[in-house]
Amino acid sequence: MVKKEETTEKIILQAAREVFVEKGMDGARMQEIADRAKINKALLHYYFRSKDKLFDAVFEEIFSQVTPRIGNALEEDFNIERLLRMFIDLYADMLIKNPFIPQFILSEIYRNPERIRERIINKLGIQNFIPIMLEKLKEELNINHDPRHFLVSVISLIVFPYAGKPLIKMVLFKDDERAYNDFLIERKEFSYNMIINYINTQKNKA
Amino acid sequence: MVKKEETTEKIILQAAREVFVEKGMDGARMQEIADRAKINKALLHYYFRSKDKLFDAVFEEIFSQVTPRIGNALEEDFNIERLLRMFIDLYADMLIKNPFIPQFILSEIYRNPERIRERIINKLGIQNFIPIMLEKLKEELNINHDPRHFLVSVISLIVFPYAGKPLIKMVLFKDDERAYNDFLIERKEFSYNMIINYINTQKNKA
DNA sequence: GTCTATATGGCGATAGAC
DNA sequence: GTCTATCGCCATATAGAC
Repeated sequence: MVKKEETTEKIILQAAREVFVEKGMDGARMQEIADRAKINKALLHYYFRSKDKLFDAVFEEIFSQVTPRIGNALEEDFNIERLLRMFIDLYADMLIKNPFIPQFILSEIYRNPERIRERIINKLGIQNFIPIMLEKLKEELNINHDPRHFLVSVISLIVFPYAGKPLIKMVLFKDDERAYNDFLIERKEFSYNMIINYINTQKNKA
Repeated sequence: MVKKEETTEKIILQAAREVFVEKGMDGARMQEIADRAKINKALLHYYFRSKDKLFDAVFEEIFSQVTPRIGNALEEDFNIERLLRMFIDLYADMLIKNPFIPQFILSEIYRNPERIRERIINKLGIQNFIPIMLEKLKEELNINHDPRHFLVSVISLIVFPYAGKPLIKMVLFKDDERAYNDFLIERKEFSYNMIINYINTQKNKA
């Protein structure tokens, strides 16, 4: 394991990440980022020129974490159970380590879609693999409805418990952080089973 | 149909609602609210004293829309299909009319749980009906896992497509607002079927 | 590269006339 | 109740010494 270099730039990015995640673009303060990085406010501008550009760098870094390539799996033989297993493992594990990501990304896109549109489109290289995936889903699942319903359902089941964490934790878990985290870990298998369940009943209809 | 009174207070609340929903507490500007209400900034303070209190009033109003009583249904005979139908109808219809609500509420709770905790606890009167509901769910569904997994799944399937609207619309619908709205309307039945599907397979296991 | 000091503008809030 | 004018603060950003 290589120890990361502790350059000033890295330290700033880390501090900025924490503050932006917690407060959002509008609520974050350059002073607080500087304090947390234990440097002076002016230095932030020396490295990143503006709050906007600093935020962009942070968003870029965080958004990268949600766009690993599952695209490749599509090129091999398309086995939906295997793909689903991979998909859930990949994202559930990432979310357990970074539970704040959904709310952060969804909020910031909601507040400022313009800023973010370009970099999302680029990152995802969408035009290629999504239509292929949807087509294959439709074949494999033996459904005659829009396969995006299935895809959105899978994502909902995985992601929403993180996006809605503060509210769900409050209402259903009496604000017990520990209990809710255990619940989220359990959920990995629950989601998988629920979806497999759906897939099987669809196949049996044939 | 009774025409609502157009009192100044109502006009302010409406303008504030629009701006807070669009920009969030931190991003909203009193000046913009005043402009949209076509009044002067000072008048906002005359009616609501501070931005904080104005926000609270708006949040209260919006949060009320998600807390209609389904509790009563529990007191009659507990039929899970009927209850689910009611639940989905109630919330799906409300969301089709107010698609911004999930993202607004989740963001603001995420950014400032303290402000909101009390009024949520009060509104929901949680201590009573949720444990009862969970207990009955467990019996009815013939499951041995935590029934909150089921409940969270239902909510996820209904709510996430709204919470994640800007991103999903961008990635899966090429930003076609109309197409996505149609998708959301279709989804009402899709969610219902997916859940009923799950319930039936659980019952058949018995 | 890193700091102190300061410019510049915008924001929430209030005073006070009408 | 509604307005104009203004206060006081705090945020981003820059100038310039070291």
